[in-house]
Amino acid sequence: MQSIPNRSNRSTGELTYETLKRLILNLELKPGTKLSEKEVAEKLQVSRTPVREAFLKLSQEELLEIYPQSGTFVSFIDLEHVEEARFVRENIERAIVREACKEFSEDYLFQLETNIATQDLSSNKGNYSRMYQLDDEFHRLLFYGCGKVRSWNMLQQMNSHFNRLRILRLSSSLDWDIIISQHKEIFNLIKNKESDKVEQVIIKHLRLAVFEKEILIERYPEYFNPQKS
Amino acid sequence: MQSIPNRSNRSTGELTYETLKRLILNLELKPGTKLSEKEVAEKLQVSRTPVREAFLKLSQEELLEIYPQSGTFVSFIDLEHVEEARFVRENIERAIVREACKEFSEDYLFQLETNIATQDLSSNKGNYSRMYQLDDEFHRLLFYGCGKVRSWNMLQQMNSHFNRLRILRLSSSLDWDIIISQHKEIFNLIKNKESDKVEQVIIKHLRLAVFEKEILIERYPEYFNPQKS
DNA sequence: TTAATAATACTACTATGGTAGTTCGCCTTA
DNA sequence: TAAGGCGAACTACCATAGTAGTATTATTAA
Repeated sequence: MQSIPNRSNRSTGELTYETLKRLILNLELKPGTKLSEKEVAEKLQVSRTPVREAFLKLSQEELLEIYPQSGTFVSFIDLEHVEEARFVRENIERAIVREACKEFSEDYLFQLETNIATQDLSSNKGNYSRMYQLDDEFHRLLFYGCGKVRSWNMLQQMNSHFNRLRILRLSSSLDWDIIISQHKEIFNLIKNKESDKVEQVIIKHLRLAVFEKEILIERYPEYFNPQKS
Repeated sequence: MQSIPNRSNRSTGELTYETLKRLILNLELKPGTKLSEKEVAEKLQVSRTPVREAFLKLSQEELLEIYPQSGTFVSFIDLEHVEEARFVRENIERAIVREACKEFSEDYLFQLETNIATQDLSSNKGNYSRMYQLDDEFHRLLFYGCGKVRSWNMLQQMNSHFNRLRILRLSSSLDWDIIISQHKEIFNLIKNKESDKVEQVIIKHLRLAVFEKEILIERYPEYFNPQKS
């Protein structure tokens, strides 16, 4: 963990929050790891107050579990949590793409097109980390184009466990081509305002992500919540 | 504002959060009101740290707006915010009732029935504040019965602005009978597993709430965000 | 050797002092 | 009279000391 020099306009509290969140989502801080305010504060060269703020925020997102007067731990990936997030996301995003068929500005349509083009390039280069970002970006643009900024942010909070699963998939060789072709399909259907079809495609698209779930559990059992299968 | 004696198992921070949230949602702290850590801490007889924690949490829910080094204010009711919350809620809850038609335990079905019976009683007595609670409870049971606890909690966060609108409606004389009869309809449709019908009814039900919006804006303009209509 | 108990180290939680940034009002000056 | 600059008061933000609760280890007795 590196110390974080505060040269930006952000507050120290926000910076420590972002730093920790990044470490957890990237699985650099593994599920089950014990953290303490004091220790983190020393490593990051800040006081305990902003660390505590970050801890609280992360525990609200269920990325940390705080046991008062006892300890704070990085939460395990909870598959029920993941499934519920997928459920919510599917039902919001199918409505989003329907809205997009009704009204979607030229500007955002252009941004989508640019995004897809960049995906093609990154995929060819095998830059998977970049693909991860671009995939996120694609879906974010769908929400923003419909003026649903808050909905996207809310989903991001629910998706924190799911995103750790996605990172695990990165290490496997994954067929990005299918994903990209679906993105192209979604783009074209929105452009042609075919609501019913695009709804079907987005559902298929979102369900793709949880396919390889079982493989990942077998390969990395220590990351998962030891309860049901 | 009353001081809060901490006899419960909750932490002081959580208590001040709950206290402030209640005051804001009940509109006892009116939109635009300036709050300061120091002042609130003195009134509630706690230190500034838990107050600060509460402020941060409330600002994440957009019930407070914090301007660093300047001041903290109770946010105005934002109608775009309300509309987006309704959008999300409609699309989640229609899926919830569909799930409920597939599987819903006898226990929760009984709780729903009890809830409705209590609604009848409270309505006859004209106890509107209780009706507000029972209405919330009814919908919460739908989510819990489907094992979607997190989804409900997430919606509660988004609904904070919408809930203030609902409180305003309470002061008007409102036709609870329609609401209760719809609740009964939803209950019966779930019992008989009629997915398509129940989906239609829940959508109608949720749209009811924003009907009288314009009337409320005219009557209480000082509570609303002064932008578009 | 084992079980119960006391001591100790460690934790998050709360309180409070200090700091840097913002706002607003008063005074000066044109 | 009006506008600009200075200063005091106030703010949220950060650092740190103290507190109460938990877990672990050491000690003692059976």
